[in-house]
Amino acid sequence: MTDDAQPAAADLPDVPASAPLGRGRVTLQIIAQHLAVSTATVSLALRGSPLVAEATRSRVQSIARQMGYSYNRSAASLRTDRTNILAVGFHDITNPYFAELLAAIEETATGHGRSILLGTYAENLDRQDRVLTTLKEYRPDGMILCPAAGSVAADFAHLLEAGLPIVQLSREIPGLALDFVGSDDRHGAVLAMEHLLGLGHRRIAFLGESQRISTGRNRFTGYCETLARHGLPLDRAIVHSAQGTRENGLKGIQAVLAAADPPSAAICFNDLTAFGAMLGLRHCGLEAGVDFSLVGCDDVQEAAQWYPALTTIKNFQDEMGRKSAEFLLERIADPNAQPRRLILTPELVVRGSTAPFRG
Amino acid sequence: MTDDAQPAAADLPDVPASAPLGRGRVTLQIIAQHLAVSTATVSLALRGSPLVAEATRSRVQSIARQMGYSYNRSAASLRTDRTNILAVGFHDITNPYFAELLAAIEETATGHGRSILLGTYAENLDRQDRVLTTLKEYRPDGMILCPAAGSVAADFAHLLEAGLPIVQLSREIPGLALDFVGSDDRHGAVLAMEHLLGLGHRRIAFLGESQRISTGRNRFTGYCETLARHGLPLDRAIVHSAQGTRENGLKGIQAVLAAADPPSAAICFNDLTAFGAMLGLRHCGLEAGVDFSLVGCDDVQEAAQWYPALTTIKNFQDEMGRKSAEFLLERIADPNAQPRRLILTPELVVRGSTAPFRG
DNA sequence: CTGAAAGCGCTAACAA
DNA sequence: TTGTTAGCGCTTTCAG
Repeated sequence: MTDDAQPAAADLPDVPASAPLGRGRVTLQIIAQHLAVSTATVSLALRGSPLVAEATRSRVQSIARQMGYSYNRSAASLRTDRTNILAVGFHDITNPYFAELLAAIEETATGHGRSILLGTYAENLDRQDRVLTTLKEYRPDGMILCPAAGSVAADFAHLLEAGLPIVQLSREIPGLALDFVGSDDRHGAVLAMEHLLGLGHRRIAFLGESQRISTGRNRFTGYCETLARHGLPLDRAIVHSAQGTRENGLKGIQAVLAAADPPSAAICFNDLTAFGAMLGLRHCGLEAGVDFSLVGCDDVQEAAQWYPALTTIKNFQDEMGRKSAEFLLERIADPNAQPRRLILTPELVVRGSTAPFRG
Repeated sequence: MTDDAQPAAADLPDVPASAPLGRGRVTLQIIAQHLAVSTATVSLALRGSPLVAEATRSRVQSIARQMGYSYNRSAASLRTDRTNILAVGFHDITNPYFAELLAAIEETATGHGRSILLGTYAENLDRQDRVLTTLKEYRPDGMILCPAAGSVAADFAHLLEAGLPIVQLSREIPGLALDFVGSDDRHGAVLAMEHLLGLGHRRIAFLGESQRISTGRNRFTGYCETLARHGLPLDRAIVHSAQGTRENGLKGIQAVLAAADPPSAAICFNDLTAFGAMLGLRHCGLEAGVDFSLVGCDDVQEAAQWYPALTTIKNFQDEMGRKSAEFLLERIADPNAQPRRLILTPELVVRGSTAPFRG
């Protein structure tokens, strides 16, 4: 709503006739001039400081609105050394597990006046390095990280040295004294195994094994321990090593089914792997929950809707995401506090994809 | 690697004895002093400008690395008025359709040296307004937007007035002369309908109808037009109006099945709705692809893996996401170019959830 | 090829 | 209660 119409700039170039200064946007400076007060007053007024008189505050605020003022966070950040940005580094947001975590983080961040700067790196270490370096250059107040497979502590040294508050989410790098929010993955695998053993299964495959991420190591450990406790052998022929994707679930089940002594059940690294495995079973003329038992891990939204619905280990992505953001906010507030670890206890959700063993 | 050890600050407060200036981070200034050159030279050198001698360039770069220098993008942005940030506003990234779009955008952005600032608003107009205002304050170079249901052109006026380059993705607000990347949704619905009609179905429901988003209007139009072209009546009793979620698919199918003259098939606003509907069918003792035919829309990753696999309309999220980012980059490069529209042609993917009508 | 100097828009002392 | 001033870290003329 500018009162004066824009005069057609005749023959002049697009530099305004009046003052060639500035970028044409309305700044604190402009508002201050307009009101014949100082920029300091405008700054304080806009932020609702009690230091300025109520009258000036409302006068400033209404003028600012009229003039279409927009706060410049780059400028403020330069001055205050805070950006209100939370950086998030994930490997793949197409994976519903990470999408659910991200949604919870975003929700929590927004609720606390923070915004999310996102970077992904597809389990690629070089790319992770580039992405994290770039994210850091935006000077986020903190960072939530789910490290790519094979990461080592040294990969994050430059972030720590810069004093950037970081919380690790879901996956953990050994030897990094950082806040961590995750699940008791070993326990989750034990729950899955005990469920299958209780149903009478003795040949149980593991699909999506990987030693390059903590969740992989812990889940596999739970698997091995439970086998041992029940006096069952660990048979590498029915362990399929791969990243936890839909495609690998399909390949994995076919691989273990081809073993000399095939399994009657499988636990999967995650739900995606289990979904792929279900498909693979059908290719082999088998049906989960009838001829074969399948347990997933995470309980992503679609797990409950599959047919058969997937028996899985619930990992509370919503709470994990929320908590990781809260941890980060607290870490930012108190950089010197002791690092904290929150390990949520997973729960078994029994649905249709598992059934009693039948010779 | 600082040579001099930090002397214990005896009785002094935590202000360093030497110089109370700066924030302790290494800046261009610091590097310049260290090398006895000007900050201008350092700046140029770090960016590999041909203006500086090869020798100084490498000297500066290696020192910068040694000192652990990190480029401060807030500072650069303030100066250059560019952030290399692309803002993305979506309503829900837990929906795989949007997650897939976002992944493609992020990939493209990163490939062009840009980062993604993410905001979500859950189809909530107030929240959309707050989120977009905040995103704008970070001065992104541009914005990719999928407007919340019920948005009107006025909601985005402040962004346009600020001259912020915007491309609309997937959904479109009438009366906004902005770049747009989307699908020919009307045509998609026609494909779905012709498929079902070709299978002999005559009573075909529509699940997830909504007039508050362009995709909803267009898909429903395709549905209505095809009915009309075949001389079939539009029966509101088998049209279920709701947002396209898993839950609403379940409710929707139950609602239309309860009609006096129930349908033998349904087309769904999106795949999520179809997934819910499949579940709902089972609750009613029906099976998609046998007793009932179901067509989804989008072809998200899980669609191919469901049982039965979902017949759906492929919408090429990957290309849409990529193209929207490319459009934005080009729009940023040339703000005055004519707005462009890219409407991808969807394709029918026939899978197991549809079957010939049987009285 | 390099340096000096100004300034982007904001906030935080400190004075008045 | 408000104004003055300096400066965050960078880039960009303009001189040399």
